[in-house]
Parts: sequence; C-alpha cells; structure tokens
Amino acid sequence: MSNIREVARRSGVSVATVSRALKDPQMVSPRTRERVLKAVEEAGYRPNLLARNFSSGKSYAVMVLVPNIANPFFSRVIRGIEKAAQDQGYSVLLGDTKGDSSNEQFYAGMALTNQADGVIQLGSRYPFAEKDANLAASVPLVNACERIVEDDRYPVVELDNHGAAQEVARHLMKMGHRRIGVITGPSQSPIVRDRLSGFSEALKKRGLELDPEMVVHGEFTMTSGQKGAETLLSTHHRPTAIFCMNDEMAIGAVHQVKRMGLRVPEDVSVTGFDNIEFSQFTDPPLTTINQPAEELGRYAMETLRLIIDGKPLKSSRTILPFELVERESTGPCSYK
Amino acid sequence: MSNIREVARRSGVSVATVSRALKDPQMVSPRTRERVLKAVEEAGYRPNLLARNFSSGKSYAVMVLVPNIANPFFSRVIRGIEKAAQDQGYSVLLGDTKGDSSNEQFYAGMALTNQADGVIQLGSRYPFAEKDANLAASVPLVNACERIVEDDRYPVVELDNHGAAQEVARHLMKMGHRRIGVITGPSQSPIVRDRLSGFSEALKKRGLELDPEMVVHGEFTMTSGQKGAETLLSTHHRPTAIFCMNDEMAIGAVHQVKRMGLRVPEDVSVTGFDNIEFSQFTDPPLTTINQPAEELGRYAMETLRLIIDGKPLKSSRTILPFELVERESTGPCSYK
DNA sequence: GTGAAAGCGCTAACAT
DNA sequence: ATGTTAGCGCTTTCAC
Repeated sequence: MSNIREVARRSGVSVATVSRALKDPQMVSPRTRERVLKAVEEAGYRPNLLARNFSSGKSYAVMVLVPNIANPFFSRVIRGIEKAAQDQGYSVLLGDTKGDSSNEQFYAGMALTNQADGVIQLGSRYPFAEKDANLAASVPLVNACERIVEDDRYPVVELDNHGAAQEVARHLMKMGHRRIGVITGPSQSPIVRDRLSGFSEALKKRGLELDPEMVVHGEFTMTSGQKGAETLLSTHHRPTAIFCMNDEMAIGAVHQVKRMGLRVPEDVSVTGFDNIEFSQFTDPPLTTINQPAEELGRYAMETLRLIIDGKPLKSSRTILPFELVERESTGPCSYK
Repeated sequence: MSNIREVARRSGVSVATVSRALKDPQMVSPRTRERVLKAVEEAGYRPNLLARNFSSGKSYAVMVLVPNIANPFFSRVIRGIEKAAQDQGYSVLLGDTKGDSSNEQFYAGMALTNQADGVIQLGSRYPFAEKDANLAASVPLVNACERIVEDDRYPVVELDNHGAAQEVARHLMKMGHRRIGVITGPSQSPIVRDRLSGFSEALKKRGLELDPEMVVHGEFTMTSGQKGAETLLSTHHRPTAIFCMNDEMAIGAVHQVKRMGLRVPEDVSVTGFDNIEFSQFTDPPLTTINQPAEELGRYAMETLRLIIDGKPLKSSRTILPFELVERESTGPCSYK
C-alpha cells in the first residue's frame, strides 16, 4: 500500500502539496495538480482514511441503534439514514440492540472512543450507561421514530402518533364499531402512550370510553399480536375491531382471528400501523397508517449532521405526516 | 476529551505505562496499575480508538454488502454477522446496495481506503470496480448466501441450494404433482442456477421434464412473485404447484392464486424458500426451506476474520444444511 | 504556489 | 517494571 510520501516522491513535490492537490485542487497550480494525479495513478495510491480521520479528529461514521433489524419498518428507516449519510460523506455503523440496554450501551459507547461522531437512536431509551452520562453529554445524539423517555434534551424526528391513532379510531367508528380492542407495544414506550392517548381521545369525542379490558400489551411481534388477539377475542364481550400498533402484530392478529373461525373484516376488523410492504399481501390486505420511513431516517441523519457540525437546529422536534391507507381488513360493523 | 498524556501526568507515570496498564494489565506492577486506573477514572479518560486503529493500521471494521436490507432473510444473516463481529472486537459497516453495482463499488471501495479491514458480500457480484482489482486483490473478502459469479477465488458460505431444491421437488412429487411451475430469481444468480438444476434433476429422476413454459423469472420481491404466478396460471396447461425461490415471492404468489379464485393448496400448492418469520403467518402458512441465516452470517464473519489475520482456512467453501418445513401451503394434487 | 515541520493519540521497540 | 522515543499517514500552520 503506497502512501502520500510515495506520491510526493514520484511527482517531485512535497507531501503537503500532494495533500492539497487531492483535497483542495484549486490550491495548487494546474501543472502540479496534473503531475500529482499522474503519480497517484501510477502508484495506485489511495489515501488512508484512517489516518485522515485520525488527523481531523473525526471518524465520519454514525452509529445507528436499531431495536430490531428484522422489522421491515426499521429497515426502511435505515435506508433513509444510509442514503443521507452517503450524501454527506458519512458511513453507517450498525448496532442491532434487540431492545437490550446493555447492547445499547455497548454500541453507543463507541461514540465515546471516537469510533462514531454521533448516534441515532431508533429506540426509546437513553442509550448511554448512566456512569458515562458526563462524557456522553457531548456526543451528538438524535432520536428517531421513538422518543427518549423522560428526556427532551435530544432532538427527535417522529410521526404525529397521537393524530394517527385518532385517525384510526375515527375510521373504525365511522364504520360503526363501538367496541374496539387495542394491541399496544411495550407500555413504557412513548409512542405507545401517544397512540393510546390519541385513540382514546378520539373515542371520547364520540362519547365512547376505552374499556381497560380492551387494551392488551404486545411486543411489536407477530406472535404477540396473535396472543393479543386471542386474549381480546376471548373476553365475554368481544371487540368488533382491533387496532394493532404495528403491522406485524396486525398480521398475527388476523391470523388468530381466522384460527378462531371468525372472518376479517366481516366479524372483526383489524388495523395495523407502519405500512410495511407485507401489509399489502396479507389476506385481506391491511388497513394501516403509512409512515414515511425513509424520510424519518433522512431527517434524522440530517439533523445529526447539523449537531455534529455545531450548526443551529431549526427545531428540536420534527413531526412528519402520516396517512391512513384503507384496505380490506376493515369493514362495517355487523354486530347488532 | 482527555488523552493518554493527561492520564500519564495525573498518575505520575509515562504514557507507555498507561498504555500498557490498559492493554496489558499484567505487564505493570499492581501499584502502578491501580494508580493509572484511578487517574483514568478521575480524568474520565477513554482511549481514542481512532488513534489506536490508525496506529495499528487496522480499522477493526467490516463492510457488509447487502442486496436488500428490507429482506428479513438478510436481516437475520446480518444479525449473525454482527454477533460474531462483536465477539471479535469488530464493528459492522452497513452497505445496502440494492443490488446496484455502483453502490457495491462505492461501499467495497471503503476497504481500499482503510475504512474497513474486509468485506462480506451477500450478493453475487465481484464487488470492486474492475480498475481497482489490483488493489482489491489484497482485501479480505468473503461471499455468503450467494456465490460470486465465475470466481472461486473467494471463500463462500452457503446453503446446499441444489439439494434443497431437490427436496422441494421430491416433496411436491410425493404429493402427486407432475406439472410444477417455478418462480426463480434473476437468471444470472448462481443460487438460482443451483436451485433450478437441483429441481429439474429431481424431476428427471422421476421421469419428468421441466417445461420451459413453467419457469418464470422473478426478482425476489412479492410483486414479482405475484406477477410470476399470474403468468404461470394463465398458461394453457396450468401448474398444480408452484416452487418459489424465496418466501416473499411465495407470498406474492399465494396472493395471486387467491385473486384468481383458486385455493391454496387445494387447487395450487405453493412453496417458498428461506423460512422468514412471515412465512408462518400467511394464509395458509408456507411450506418452505429453512436456511440457518444467523449461522450463515456467523460463519461468514469468522471466515473473514481468519483471512484478515492471515490464518489458514480449513475450506474455502462452507455448506450449511437446510431443512424442509412442511406447512399448509402444499397438499395433494387434485388434478385428474 | 509550495515546502518544512509540528502534531493528532496511540503503540511498540529499545533502553534502562 | 518503567521511561524514552520514533513512527503510523495525514492535515495544517507558518515561512518563503
């Protein structure tokens, strides 16, 4: 592997000039530039970015903490992050945390040893170990999709979860549903709270109360959606519709509804959230909320970049718009 | 951010001793060690790994090229890679290539500038630009899941695709199917060729010929699976079973079979490949081939590590076992 | 426009 | 067991 000195030697200039010719071409004369580039070619030279980064004190990498990389919604967010990162000359380090705080601390900790210039947390936890909080205070951190619990020090890029859940409620009520079950995510998650409050608020506006028996907690997995549906449908007074807080759980719920000999949507309507691609191919296709996943990622990366560069943020909270996608998993309430 | 000199000053020893106390504790006396650790604590010191890596000439990062990060099968492979990487002190750089060769070249190129110590290619292409081939020759590269076309210079970790496709064929023939359609992936892909040859070989053994009209090419997406099924089912003599080369296409195919008023499996059996989690929740659940995805990833990372460290490989080709998972999307042939 | 040289933070060879 | 120092490859002042 040839280095900058080798190129300097070959082109008969100093290393400084080579450095300039490559990073700031108009700083050197056309003739030298040409000679340098020729030497670069001949030597098969590639700058050692490890050295460059070390020298500049930056890694030009961002650490992305993702609760579950197998969730297609997060995949799309990551796509958005990556695209934006590439545009900005940054690389993406992947940290699949499985929602585990020790994993989060491990990966986020890499920003403390200069392996990443910033962190994008897609989960809802403050990702650093408490004992590292002092050091971590200076690490650029952006929170996307979720919102870090009890902490508004960090910019967040998220959906109008409250509004989206309201929209779902309105959609179901418009179809005549009055007893609606909800399969949430983990109860401590801020988005779960937002969606739950939006949902019950919309119900209240129409004089309906959210029966606690109609709220079960899932874990954003298909299995938990299936179990949740089983619980809801085994109640004495079963719901005619189920609002699932993500598409995976909705897929599990639809599965269970059918297993219990009921039809979707004739007997039970089911809604999802996220609009992952699979939601179009279930039977029936899911009514769901579309999240602009790639944009969430892009905004998160762009925001992080501003922080890294010490530039001012227009706002510490970016809310992206949702969209209700009506498909065939919801229909008129046939009960009574 | 305090550095090693600061710690040296605080503990009254030299930087070398601090370095040793941290990297090789038993090289310094217990008393000094203690003093150093105390100083580290007080100073809130974290080693600058950018500097350490630069100094050692290694990035301790691997670049993973993935054709489509939204494909849950690849997600699981990445999980396996990441786990193994973490165990070995490596970080994972993500390169979502979308199957695009310019993306592959961009991301793989990061290994040429010392930003990654090696590359894991999950796609089937030689990832470097031809003009970089000379430089790239020294970059550790492992191919997983797919096999790099026309090039056996690189170790590969893959499934027995030929055998798995045979197994699918045998399963369908056992159920009485004699006219079977196939929805493949891109025709240049080696795994597609392997599976196709295994499939037709098994057919031949039972005196059946694979009708070219029964082979359509998909792109490993649900939409292409849907289209493929439409094509196959619109033929004059339609198949009673369809072998899809991944689960997404099978999901699309099932969707289309139903849309055409046919039943799965009563009228048409459908099989998938990969055993992604969604395959359990389709209606009906998919008969498919289980791939040990995480293990594929783990082996790939371990193999790459051996190459990086210049250690000998036991074999340049690791074949992992498959398993046929029988679910309800396949059933006895009812035709004639 | 170009060169000389310091310095980024760490490791490791060498000296003691 | 510990200190001194060169050096990793690059960027960036500071002179000229």
